Amino acid sequence: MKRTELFTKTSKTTPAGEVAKNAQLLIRAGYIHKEMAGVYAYLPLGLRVLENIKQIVREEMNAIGGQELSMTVLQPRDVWEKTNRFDDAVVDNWFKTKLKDGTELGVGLTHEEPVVDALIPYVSSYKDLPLSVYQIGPKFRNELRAKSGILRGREFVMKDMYSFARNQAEHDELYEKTAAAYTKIYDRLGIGAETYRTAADGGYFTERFSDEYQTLSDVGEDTIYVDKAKKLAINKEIYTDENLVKLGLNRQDLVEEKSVEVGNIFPLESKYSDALDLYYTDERGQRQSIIMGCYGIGVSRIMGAIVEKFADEQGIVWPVAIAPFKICLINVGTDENVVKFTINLYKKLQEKGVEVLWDDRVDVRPGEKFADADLMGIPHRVVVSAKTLAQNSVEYKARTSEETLILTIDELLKKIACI
RNA sequence: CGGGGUGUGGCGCAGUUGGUAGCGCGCCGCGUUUGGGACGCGGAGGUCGUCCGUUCAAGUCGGAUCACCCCGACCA
Repeated sequence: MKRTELFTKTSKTTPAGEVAKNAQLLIRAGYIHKEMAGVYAYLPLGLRVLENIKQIVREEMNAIGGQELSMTVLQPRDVWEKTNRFDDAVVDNWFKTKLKDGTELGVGLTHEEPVVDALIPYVSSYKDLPLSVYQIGPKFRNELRAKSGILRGREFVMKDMYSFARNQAEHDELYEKTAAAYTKIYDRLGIGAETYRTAADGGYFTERFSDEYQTLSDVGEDTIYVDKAKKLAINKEIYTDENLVKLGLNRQDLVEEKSVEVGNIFPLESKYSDALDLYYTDERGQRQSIIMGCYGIGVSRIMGAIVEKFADEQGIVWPVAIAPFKICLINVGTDENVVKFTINLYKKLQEKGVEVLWDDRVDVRPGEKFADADLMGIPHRVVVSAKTLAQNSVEYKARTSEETLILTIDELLKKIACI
């Protein structure tokens, strides 16, 4: 894409009223637009990042047999009455609305009940199970106080998967398979090294732990105790000797860290399936309960967490896998040969399928282009100038490095091929 | 929801004892510039969050209200 075709601009000033680094940088660089407290629109650059994250999540969910669907934002009251969760006294962060005739509706904050309800026509035999369905979409939660930019919004993007198993053993298998997929996802997103599977409270209806995926960050709202060697952690909320024994963790191996919850998985047992009358008939004709699991990943929150983790004084630093563009191509000056060379390189990169942003602005000095490339966090910078042209080369610099390299086009292509 | 703070051109801000709004960035035009956010000259752009009140006169004083931010509580 050409920079002159992108309607967003960058800003030198930090927006007043945003304290969170993720929101400050994402707004300055033109990724998001604040609509109101806790509600942000995704502009072209931001949407690209969001879609890249979604795609990685989608691929890994598909790889373990998840079937993608899309549930509705508007939800009928009756399915929620079956689990007594429509009541504000039970779930206090609902957004609710009404039909013209006065019928109360919920605005989706999670989807256990509707998903179970939707499966009723299709699941009745042991032959129909096991089964996992997931969706990636908006969630609405009426938080008393929005804060931390896109880390805690009232409207946010989440992937939620629900698994349905015939018995506990089968559930456990699905659960661990999903846990393994989560590890892959965080690795691919570039935060695997500092993201820990963290034991947490399983909820009031189960004796089991749930698992949170916590990525280390100073701005995190959670405190966890990490065993780096075992790559496991325990949330402060359940940090007791009894639980440490259950988890096989030793106090002296644990380090206290602040972290952001970027996903969680937890066992639901048969709470929702039973409540909504979703059962199956086994081989012997007996009616049986279905064991469920629920698996969330905060897609938009991850975007914010990654900004928080990797940003430096110059701006955002995206991991290559989710960057809106892999390369920022900059021509220095408007010398005819430089421009011609740049256009050819731009076309060649596009032909190779490389997502490239060419800063083709003619009235902007190089320093500003460099500063913008840094602020936007594009992982690779390629500069064409009279100087590089004299060597029939380009200058390459990684966002995370101070070192610049002079490369021929072939060398550049080789370098980005392994990106 | 409790406590604290802030609302003034697109963005960031200043505005004295009340006297009818200014700066920087950005934007438009012309010219000089072109390897780390250039410079000169000339422009455009604001019913000062909203409403009510006090006053000859309100960005400025009083009240209400809305919004935003911070701390706390809350966060399937």
